[in-house]
Amino acid sequence: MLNICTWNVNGIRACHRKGFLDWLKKEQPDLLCLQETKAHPQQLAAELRQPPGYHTWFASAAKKGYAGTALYSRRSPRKVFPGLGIQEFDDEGRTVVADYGHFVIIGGYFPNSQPEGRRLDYKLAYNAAVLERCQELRGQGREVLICGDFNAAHTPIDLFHPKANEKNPGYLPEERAWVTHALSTGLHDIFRERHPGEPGHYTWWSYRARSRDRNIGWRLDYFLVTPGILGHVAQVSHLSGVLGSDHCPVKLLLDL
DNA sequence: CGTAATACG
Repeated sequence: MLNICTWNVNGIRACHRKGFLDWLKKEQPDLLCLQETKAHPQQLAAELRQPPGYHTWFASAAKKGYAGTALYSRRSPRKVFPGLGIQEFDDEGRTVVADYGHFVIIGGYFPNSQPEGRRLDYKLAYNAAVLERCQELRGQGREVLICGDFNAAHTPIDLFHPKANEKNPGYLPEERAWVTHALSTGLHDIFRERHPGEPGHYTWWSYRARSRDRNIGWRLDYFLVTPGILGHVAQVSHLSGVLGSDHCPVKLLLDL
């Protein structure tokens, strides 16, 4: 069984202080895709930069304290690509791609579209680039997992206040439509497929107004998988993570 | 409200 987790840690150093390594030791994911590490590897304590039993790779933003993704892996991938090979996205450390032979995993920190849709074009270009890489790989006969913080809730049941957020970043029609488009290429939103029609399953809660206590949240973190992976999905779940973080980890168990 | 450097989510 393969345990694959994705988690927006909102600052890996802050997450470290809240018990990241205890979580890692308890959960023992085989593969862990992290988003919003907000640090360069040189800024991390050795125990965090490379915990016992793990290989680690970092894709960092040029801007200090901003964005950043990482892959923590107990297994040795065939190859790791710290980026998409597209400068405007790799400069923000948004992607880690790793080839594990029977599948390729793409861990992405999809851009926030910003108020007034200021960065919507950038976001849609990133989304398209991820999907294009996925299609390339599928064209080569590969199975693909796309995971990470999509910064988008797909449908009304994926956030507590759909009506009030129709003009807000993360729930714009264009952002929602892209998820629909991704699914139309044959990718499967495996968490939703296992909880059809069920509201209240969120992965992010605002720090404001004790939103998490009241479960006023959004489902922003996903696993999309190609059809050949579907039959191997044993379980998909939202974990609790560490106390005091705004995103929870999403866990996928694959019988591979 | 929180992270990590004064912007971003």
